[in-house]
Amino acid sequence: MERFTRQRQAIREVMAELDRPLSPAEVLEAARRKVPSLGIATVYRTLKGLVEEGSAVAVELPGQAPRYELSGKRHHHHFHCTHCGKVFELEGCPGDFSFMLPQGFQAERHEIVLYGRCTECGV
Amino acid sequence: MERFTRQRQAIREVMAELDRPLSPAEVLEAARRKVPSLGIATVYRTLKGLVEEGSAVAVELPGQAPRYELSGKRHHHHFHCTHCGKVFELEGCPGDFSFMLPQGFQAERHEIVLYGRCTECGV
DNA sequence: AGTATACTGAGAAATCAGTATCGCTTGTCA
DNA sequence: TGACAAGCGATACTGATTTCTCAGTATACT
Repeated sequence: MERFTRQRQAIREVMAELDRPLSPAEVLEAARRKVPSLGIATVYRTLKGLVEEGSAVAVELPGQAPRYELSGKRHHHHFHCTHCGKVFELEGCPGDFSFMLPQGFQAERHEIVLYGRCTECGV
Repeated sequence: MERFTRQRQAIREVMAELDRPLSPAEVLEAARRKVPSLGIATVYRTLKGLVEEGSAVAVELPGQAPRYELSGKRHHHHFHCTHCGKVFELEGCPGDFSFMLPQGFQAERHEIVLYGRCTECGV
């Protein structure tokens, strides 16, 4: 991640503009509108580099390959639209799950995923 | 899933006895104590059959291959021990996440995963 | 007990996300 | 501007998981 290339710029822009966790394939599709020749290998390379330098984080959802979002956001969770497949960020968090823990278990972190219809796919 | 075989019995027993979501590899290891010749293909075939007939359900956690647990339990969530890697069932649920939904989004279901140390791995 | 056939185990093959390779391109810096 | 190396795109490869294949085995039914 030393040089400033059209490809990397396009990928960063796409992630900032769409502002939701994107799969490598989604990044490829969106960034190709800016750099049509873009290859999937460059997307993977760049995402990996962004994560290594701390600019992006991987978002893992059950049964799904990792998606990526820009880092620096505060604690949040995700919504997975069961119709269009897009993942969105959610604000807020119930916060305390310790009442669910059996004796002797210690929780360090948690993940919440809501599933349903996003605005565009609403019935 | 028509015949009653030692292999299938062993797999069902293991799932009932351990009573937590098990990966195919975990099922294989545990069931081989009952039927040492058991092969991984039979584990996959049997798990698939159990899911199809409704006796088991797949449990998907972020970044993990599916695990399987017997069905018929009431609404619950899971705890993933970051030390030993085992997954446990948790009772209870905060229930209402609608306050997290943006305008126009509709939630149908949710998943919660807690990460930390289980009793055996506690510090 | 005899028989049809569902089931099994081992290994090959399929799947698929992600990575490595390599010749060509392009950003950076003197 | 020239040169060097980082970066690119295409594609072959990898590794992990799951499914398929097939010859031999075991179950269920008569």
